Amino acid sequence: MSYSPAHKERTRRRILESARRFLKEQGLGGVSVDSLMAGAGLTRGGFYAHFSSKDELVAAALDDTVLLGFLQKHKSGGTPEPVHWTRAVLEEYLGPLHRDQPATGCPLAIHVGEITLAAPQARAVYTNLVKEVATELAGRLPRNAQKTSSEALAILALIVGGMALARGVNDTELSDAILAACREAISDL
Amino acid sequence: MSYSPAHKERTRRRILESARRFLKEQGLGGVSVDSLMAGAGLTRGGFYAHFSSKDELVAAALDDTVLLGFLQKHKSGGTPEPVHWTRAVLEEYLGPLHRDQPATGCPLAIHVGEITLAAPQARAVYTNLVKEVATELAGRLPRNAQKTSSEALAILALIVGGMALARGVNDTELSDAILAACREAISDL
DNA sequence: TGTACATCAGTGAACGCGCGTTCACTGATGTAC
DNA sequence: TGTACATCAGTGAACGCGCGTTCACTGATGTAC
Repeated sequence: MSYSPAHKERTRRRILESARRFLKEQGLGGVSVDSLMAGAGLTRGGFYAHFSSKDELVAAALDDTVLLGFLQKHKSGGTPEPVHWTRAVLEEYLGPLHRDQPATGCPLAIHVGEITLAAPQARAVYTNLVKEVATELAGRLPRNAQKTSSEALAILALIVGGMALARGVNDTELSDAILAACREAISDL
Repeated sequence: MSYSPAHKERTRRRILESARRFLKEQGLGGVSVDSLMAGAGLTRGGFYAHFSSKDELVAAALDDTVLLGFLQKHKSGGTPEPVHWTRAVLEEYLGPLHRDQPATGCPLAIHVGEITLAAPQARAVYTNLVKEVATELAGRLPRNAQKTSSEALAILALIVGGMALARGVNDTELSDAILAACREAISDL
């Protein structure tokens, strides 16, 4: 034997963490294997002991949702969370803190737009994330028959679009106004 | 004299048209000077007689909004358009036809996300588009003091986010559901 | 417990390729006579 | 009206560079004895 399987697994995770960070900071097309391996404290050649291609890594790195984690964070508490708590999560999501920390932010918002042109594997992962988040969100809205799942999708579009717009715009005042407008729209649920 | 100034202007426009198309189809980072010049019926070297760099071209090509054109299309008619007409425009914007024709679609939706990482010139153009569209939209909503401009921003976030999500997702049914959900949210204004 | 060995995660030079940009050129054009 | 000329939009080969991937290697590791 050379190294333990656990050692390899740990390295793989380090590469993935580095990739998630860099991909969010510099976009799906803007990160080189070189830089992301350096970010994990390794050199380029070693990459292919863990992933068969960059496309595979990108798909693997995408599989991580901040929003989903957020929503489920307190789920194990036992009692179902009240609707206003869900609202609070959404408003935190639409906050300037999240906007200014893309490296640890929600990939749904960061990679929207880019994902359309990404490799099929990456799109498939992204699509699943959308479904999971929409389902989780729908389960936390006030129940009005099947309207709930449609509302969840609209809310997702609003928060993802609002965050992406707020990040894209080159004007802090406008960016703040966009986030505030979306928070207000959410509170009128 | 060599060619007439009008000839040069026409060529410049041809390059811009080709660029807009390719940029929308393949993203801000996915288009080569080579391919976009070929799309305009020219070869790479000629590019620099019209633009000083690719960044400059991208910024120039971004300056074009389908939504703004839509909203203003009937403005010269004289009578102010009723609110329900604006709603109809927004619902057409959120339609599958628009989704499936990105090459001629609204750059606000297509380039959201990508624009965060683009060159400063491009971000500035994009920011101005957002401001223009938001203002135009606010002027067409029912007037409730200053809430109107906030509402316009939220609507913009919703339709841009909805279109981007609908395009990003790898599942036609889900994509249709997202668009329908956003249209419904709009009709509840 | 100590040593010799086989494994394979990780190294770093090298590859072929496409990119943005440069540059010496060419040839269609409008002007001067 | 016809011809010689100067201009410069457009050509296409060439450049330097960074990329994803390959590959011969090395050296830290766990195992067998």
